Amino acid sequence: MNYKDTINLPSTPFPMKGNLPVRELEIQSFWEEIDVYEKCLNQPSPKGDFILHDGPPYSNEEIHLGQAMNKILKDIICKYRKLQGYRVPFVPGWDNHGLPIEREIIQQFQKRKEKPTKVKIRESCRKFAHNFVDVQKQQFKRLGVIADWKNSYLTMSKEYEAKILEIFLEFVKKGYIYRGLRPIHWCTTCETALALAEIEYKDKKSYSLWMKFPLRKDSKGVFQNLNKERCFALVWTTTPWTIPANLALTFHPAFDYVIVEVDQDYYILAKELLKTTLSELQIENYRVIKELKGKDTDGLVFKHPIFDRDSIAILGRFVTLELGTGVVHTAPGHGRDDFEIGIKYNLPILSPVDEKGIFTKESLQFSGLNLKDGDKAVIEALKKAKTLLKEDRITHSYPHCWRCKNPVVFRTTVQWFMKIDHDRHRERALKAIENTKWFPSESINRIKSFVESRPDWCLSRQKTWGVGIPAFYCKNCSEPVLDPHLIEKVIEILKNEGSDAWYTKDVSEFLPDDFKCPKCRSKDFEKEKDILDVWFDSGSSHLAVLKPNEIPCDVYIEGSDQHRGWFNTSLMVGIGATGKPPYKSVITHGFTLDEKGYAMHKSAGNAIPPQKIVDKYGADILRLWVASSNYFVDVNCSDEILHRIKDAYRKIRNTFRFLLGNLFDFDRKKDFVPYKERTEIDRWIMHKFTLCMKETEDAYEKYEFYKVYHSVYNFCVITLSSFYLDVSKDRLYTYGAKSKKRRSAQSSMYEILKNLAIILSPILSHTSEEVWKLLSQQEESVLFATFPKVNEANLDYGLAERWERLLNVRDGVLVALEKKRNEGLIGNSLGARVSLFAEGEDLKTLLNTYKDELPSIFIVSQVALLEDNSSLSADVYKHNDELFIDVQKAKGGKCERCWIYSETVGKNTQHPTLCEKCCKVVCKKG
RNA sequence: GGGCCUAUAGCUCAGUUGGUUAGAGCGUCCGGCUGAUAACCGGGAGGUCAUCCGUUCGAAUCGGAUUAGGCCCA
Repeated sequence: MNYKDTINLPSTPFPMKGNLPVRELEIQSFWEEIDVYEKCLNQPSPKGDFILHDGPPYSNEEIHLGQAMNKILKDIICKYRKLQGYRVPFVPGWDNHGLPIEREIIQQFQKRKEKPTKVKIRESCRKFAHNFVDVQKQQFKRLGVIADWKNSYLTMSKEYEAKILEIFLEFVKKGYIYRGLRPIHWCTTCETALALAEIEYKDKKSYSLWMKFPLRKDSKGVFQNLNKERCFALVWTTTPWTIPANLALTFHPAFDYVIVEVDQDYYILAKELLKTTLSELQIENYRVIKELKGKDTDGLVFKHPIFDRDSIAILGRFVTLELGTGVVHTAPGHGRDDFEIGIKYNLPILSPVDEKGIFTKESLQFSGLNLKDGDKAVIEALKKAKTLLKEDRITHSYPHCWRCKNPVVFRTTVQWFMKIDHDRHRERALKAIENTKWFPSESINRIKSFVESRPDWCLSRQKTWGVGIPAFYCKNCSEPVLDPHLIEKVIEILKNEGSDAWYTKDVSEFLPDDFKCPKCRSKDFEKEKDILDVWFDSGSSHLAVLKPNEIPCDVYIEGSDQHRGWFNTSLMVGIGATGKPPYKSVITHGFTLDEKGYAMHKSAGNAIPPQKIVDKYGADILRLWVASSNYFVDVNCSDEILHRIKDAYRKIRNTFRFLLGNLFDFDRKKDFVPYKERTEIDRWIMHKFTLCMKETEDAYEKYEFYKVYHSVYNFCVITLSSFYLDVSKDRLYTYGAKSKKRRSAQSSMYEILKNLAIILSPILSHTSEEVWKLLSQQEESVLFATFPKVNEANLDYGLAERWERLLNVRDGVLVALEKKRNEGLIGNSLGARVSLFAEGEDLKTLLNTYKDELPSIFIVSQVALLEDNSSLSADVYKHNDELFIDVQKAKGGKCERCWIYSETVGKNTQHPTLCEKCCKVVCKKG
């Protein structure tokens, strides 16, 4: 008789190899078929709604690993909340307008030597954006992200664009919007403003001028009693054309300065730059008269080196000791630092250069010159005024226009602003920040410090791909008109035709027939050319996408760069437009780094495209990687890490497979053994699993998915695979198929498998679904299941404590067995007989209590408990100073069926190769 | 240069209010099994807790500095 046929070996169609790249597609089309997203929404939701508002990625390239991680995290959160009984609408979106796409499109036109109109550019941008929305959508879907893909939002859609303007209108009505000055990079060749991203740094040959600014006033006696006529500040610059706009000289308050005497002239400059400066000026004979701190220069007034005008001494921390004299020529109209400090000191913002780079009337004698001629004229004027000490040339890194490659200049321009301190706006925003839950909690520092000190929001951009600012200018007197009634009309038109209408329609179509300039009564107008900052687009998303009752929503989750970005702009827009914050809690995740801890960049060549991971290993591997990482800080990804994750996945998958295999003949309706009737070990495993469930729920609640991963993974590896399942094999395989002890094990295994599948479904969605199908559950998808409730009745701490001690004994037995295995005494542990002698009474009692279970717990054939130590062998293994473990060969013959050695083998004449236990099983069957 | 953050075995993570010899799993090495089999089980080796200084009877843990890395500014 072939006894192998009489044992209950595991059997399952769930394959060991996942073949995820193929299988996942099948599961995803199943989800699509049943419209799993829609069905989820229609299920009972006892806990109400949970709203995660999706931060829109930019639609200009394939998704990168960080975006994949971001979307997977969102998906995990949504799926978890769904399992908990929430209704979870999740509307993904895309950010479409903006510079990168516009720049890409303009480059394409340039290559074809075409000069497109604005309308044409916008058309191409729109097409480009649409294309990448489609590409990214497919890529996100391939990750297994379940969302409202059919109704995703686009910031370039008509509805969204109209909403942006409605919010802008609200700001206008409430008095947030004003016209103000702002220094920007400007290309005089292209006659356009340049964003930071449009600037390329390269070497440029510039002038290098040393000048002296004569002293005019010295109220605090810095120069003491020196001859005032011969006192000067020593100043260096590389941009002569900015001299006409000079209004101040900046000293660093903390630096040391000196006054030196040279040929009876007295110069003030930074101490540290004294030697290099004087050697540059070829001055050998000098004498240091005095040392002072930069802050002591306050109150000095110098004379402009050309004009009869003051140039006052001010203090600024942007002064460096790298080049120059430590006394910085300051023209508030021609530099970012200069501007900021100019505002601080209430200086006029003088910017006497027009868009073509021609000096204006404000530059007095230089009026009408271009910058190149202006440079020369300024130098001549300096020479004439005898304030030029040296003229030279240097080559240095200088910003150039990305398009025409010419050097750019700094100009001060008039822009549209949102006033941050209007109507206690900043204060209210800060209060909202305090009331928001931040994960991790330290992340509040970043947004708080930013909002506390942020300047007014410059809302206008001199660009094309975006939402036009609905303002008008009087052609006669240049008066800007920002009228709520006019804006309303613009919105009306744009709602139907989209924001392109602003560009295609004539200005008259937006204005009432009799509209006159409020200032000069002229009837001639032109449209504003500037667009809104695209951060205003995305900052409006919660108002454009969510229903009013969904605001503030439950959670935002984005990368840590968004403190300054989307978290900030959304808050500014939300508080400004509605007074309500956009979110109740905000989670931030780190960036993806390579194996060395460096940031992943396409250009650095160390980026791992998520598509590659998905194609090679499957989305569940990528998802498991996301779940395994502590994403509150930066996360590493590399081939090795992915390999480890793949190994971990295999282990989990095989655990699932083994559980499924052993449930092949288990009908939960007929065969289920209630908890209280199960054997001890089957109750013990429920205790352990219940603890695991508690841990995972707690971790999910705190969005600490890596703790879910570790908890489940360790449960599978340590508790299940290497102990419980290993030990249970004999019972599962060799006991009567319908025996209560076997059904008892199966009942625990069934509960564990089912709930593990649910617990892991937010992470290993595809694999869980695959398991779910084989478990033939009522719900057609695991995503419709309910997160398992922790059943306190399944916790038995007394039992757990006893088994903890038994496991400890087991550890000792395993070491003792290994020693004997290495000596060649045994191979398989079933070949062993273990004799135990415990010194402590407690341990002795415990072992006696579990006498019958010990062989199966150790997976050996026999266990003897000794009353004294007289029969112990010389090389007995001592464990924990209280237990002697002796290993001998098992007695009796090996049962052909269960492989356990027993002295009962051979006693039965019908089945001479079987042990007593197996005889019973086989006879009952036969 | 400024703000915020990170640093524990090759990898992912533990390490409670400072308290013995810093833990787990994976990987690696060695071995077993061949009834989870491109699986499964066991055992061993692996760490100056980034570095330095300090507080303390005692520091991975508290404080300071430095280094490396990240994000955001300048």
